[in-house]
Amino acid sequence: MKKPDALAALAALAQDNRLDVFRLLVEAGRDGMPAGAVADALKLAPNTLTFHFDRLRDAGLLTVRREGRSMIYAARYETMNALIAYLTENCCGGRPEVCLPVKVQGAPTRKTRKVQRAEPVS
Amino acid sequence: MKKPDALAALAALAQDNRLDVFRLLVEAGRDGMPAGAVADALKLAPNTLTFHFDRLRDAGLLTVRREGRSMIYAARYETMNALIAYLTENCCGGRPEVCLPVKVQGAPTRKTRKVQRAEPVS
DNA sequence: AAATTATTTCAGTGCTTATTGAAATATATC
DNA sequence: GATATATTTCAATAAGCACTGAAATAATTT
Repeated sequence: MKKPDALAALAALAQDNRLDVFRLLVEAGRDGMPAGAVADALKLAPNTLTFHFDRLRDAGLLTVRREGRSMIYAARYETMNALIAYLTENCCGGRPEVCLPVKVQGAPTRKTRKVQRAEPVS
Repeated sequence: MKKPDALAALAALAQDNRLDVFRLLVEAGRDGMPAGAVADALKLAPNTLTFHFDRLRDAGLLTVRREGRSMIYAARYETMNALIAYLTENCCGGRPEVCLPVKVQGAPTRKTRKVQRAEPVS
C-alpha cells in the first residue's frame, strides 16, 4: 500500500459513523449485509449512509453487490490489513518493537514505570 | 485504547502533511527533533506546522519539550501501537487472520497465492 | 537592553465534510 | 401496470479544516 491509499483509508475510518459502519461489516463477515440492515443497526438515515458507504468504498474498504432490491455491502479485509501493514512499516520505523512502551536499545534506564491497566471494552 | 481515542488518532494521521510529520518524527527516534528542523525538512510554514503539531499532540501522538529556544517534538510510539492494536482487534474481528486476502476457514481452497511484491517507497 | 532566532497566537479566507429533506431510480409484489 | 420497498441522487446548509500573513511571546546573543 502506498501513501495516498493509506491516507484515503485513514480518512475514511476517521469518522464516528463510518468507523461504526466498517466495524459492523467486519463482524458481518465476508457475505456482508444489506444497506437497510446497517441503517437499522446504527440508526442512520439511508441517504446519510449512502454518503458514508461511498467514502468507505472509494477508500477500498468496502464492496457492494445488488441482491434483489437490496444493496449488500461487505468489508474488504485486505485493505484494512494493508493499512495496518503500512502503519506498522512507516510509523513504527519498520520495526514494531519501536512502538513498544519501553525502549530496549541503548544504555539501561530506570526500571520503574507506570502500570499499564486493562481497559473497558469501549 | 477506546473508540474516541482511536478516532482522534485516525483523524490526526489522515492528513498528508501530518502523516509526513509523524513519519519524520518516528524516524527521528525517541529524542525527537526541533520544530524548525521539521519545518525545513517538510517545507512547511512554521505556523502551519504548529497547527498540525497541536492536532497530533491532542491525539496523543506527540510530546513536546522546550530546549533553549527550540521546541522539541517527539513521536509517542505507544499511541501508534495502541491504534494498530485497536484496528487489529476491532476491524479484523479480533483475529488478524480475518484480514488476510484468502479465507482460510471452511472447505480447503486453492493453495496458490498472489506473490506479495515489494513496493516503491511512496 | 537591543537585536536575533525560534516558535506560537490570532484573525481571516476558501474548501471540504456531514447531515437533512425531497425527489429519482430500481426491483419486487399485487 | 400500479403500488410498495430499498436505495441513491440532488440541492442546500452548517460546521470544521488547512492555510496564510501579521503580530506576539520566549529565549539567546551582542
